[in-house]
Amino acid sequence: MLDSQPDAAADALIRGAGLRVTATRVAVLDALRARPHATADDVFDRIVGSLPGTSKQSVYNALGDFADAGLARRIEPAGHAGTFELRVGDNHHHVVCTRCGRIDDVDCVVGSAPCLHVPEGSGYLIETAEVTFWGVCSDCRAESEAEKPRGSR
Amino acid sequence: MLDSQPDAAADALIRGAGLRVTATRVAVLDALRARPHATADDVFDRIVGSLPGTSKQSVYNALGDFADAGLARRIEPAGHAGTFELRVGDNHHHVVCTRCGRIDDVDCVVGSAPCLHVPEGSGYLIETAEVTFWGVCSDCRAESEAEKPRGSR
DNA sequence: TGTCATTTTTGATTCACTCAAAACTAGCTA
DNA sequence: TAGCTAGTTTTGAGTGAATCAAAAATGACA
Repeated sequence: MLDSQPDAAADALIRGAGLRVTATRVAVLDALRARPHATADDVFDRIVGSLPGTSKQSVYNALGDFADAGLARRIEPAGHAGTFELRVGDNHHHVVCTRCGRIDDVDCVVGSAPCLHVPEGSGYLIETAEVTFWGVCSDCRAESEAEKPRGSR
Repeated sequence: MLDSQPDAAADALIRGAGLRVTATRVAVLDALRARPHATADDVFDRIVGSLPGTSKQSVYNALGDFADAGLARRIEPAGHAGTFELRVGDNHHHVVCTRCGRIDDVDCVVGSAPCLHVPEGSGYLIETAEVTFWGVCSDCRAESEAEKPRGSR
């Protein structure tokens, strides 16, 4: 945990993406590893402690650069801030909790490309398909159970 | 087309949803019929002409009320402003043009609930599934063809 | 070690939207 | 048909998320 051990893995990842290795970027990458679905704010909050003086703008920059470089993916569930994840390159989708906003991954159920073929004649040349599930996570379910413990409904 | 003909259909729809019938709401409903995927701004722009003095806030109110009443649905493709449509109650999805932002409906391909079952053990109680396709619409394709007419690949 | 393009910082600005109080009005009731 | 009142609209301020741009700092190469 000494800062003389500069996290070779992060280093290689960033450099491999064609980006310069900077303290901000390494920290942002770490934050994304610690929290696989994080907003710019989440990342910033996690970083300021260890890297005082970092600006939110830098976090936006780093996240944007990662996304451009294909190192991270940006998703944006309706009503939520843009959220970043490091898991890229595979076809997976997301579940969003309608109560607490928590996001989790959902592996693609039906092979690599599920029922996601657009009917012919749409005129569109489809590039990607995105599936978002909305529901209530187990924590929030447990919580609402606890609130009405009467055998009610 | 006389304004003494107050659009009985819109009237009934709004009233039927338990909302008071007002000029703003009728106009907003009309705008949504004319443009099946419209943002608050789109609606406002279309309305101000015939209903000067209308505020954008009123449009937000009307659209929000429609959505709450189940008269309209709000969708929000990543990077786009909230968009409203009157087509509700059926399971359909959307294609968004990555060039011009145009949105079109996509009928649900595989019956009423496609491959949209989340793997067991996710812990989530799923309420809805949302599919968004991203691609290039025919207009934008035609346009980019026109730009590089050389048989250039 | 110096150089220079890439990054970060700082600060202003935008956009989509929400909040809240005051003014207005649809539609029920007497 | 006038009056009442809850539901709407208006006005204006305020928010969060994100972008833009210019100046200062720094990584990585020669």
